[in-house]
Amino acid sequence: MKPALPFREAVLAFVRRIPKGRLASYGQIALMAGFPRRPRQVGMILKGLPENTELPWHRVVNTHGYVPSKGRWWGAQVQIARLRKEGIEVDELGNLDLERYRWEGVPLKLSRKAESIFTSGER
DNA sequence: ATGATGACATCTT
DNA sequence: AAAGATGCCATCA
Repeated sequence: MKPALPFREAVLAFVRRIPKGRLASYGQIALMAGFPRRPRQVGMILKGLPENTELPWHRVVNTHGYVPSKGRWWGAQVQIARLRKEGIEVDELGNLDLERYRWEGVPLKLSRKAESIFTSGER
């Protein structure tokens, strides 16, 4: 069996912190977890979550403001339903108003230039 | 080890 | 604004 990596733990911890009725992007989560270049891995972690998880994974969308793959993904409909349950308006394609519901207090996204600052540890 | 894949993001047309 | 191409990197075959 593989040991639980800190990356995974950090991601899960942040996802759990997303306030109800708010949204965060994959890139945002990866960034806050300390890995600005790994939004896709965030998705992989969420994919591996158990069905009965307490984590609000449905509050994680992409920066374009819609549910991943516009509903082509097998669980997109589930995610959309759960978002609506929290009072977030979402259409059948998974489109939503990210600016309206985004998680307050954290940057929405990061430019490449700003990323280099993060990775190099300089300022 | 190499190549393909993916619940993404950013850049260029 | 919308669509295609490129970049990233862990997981899988």
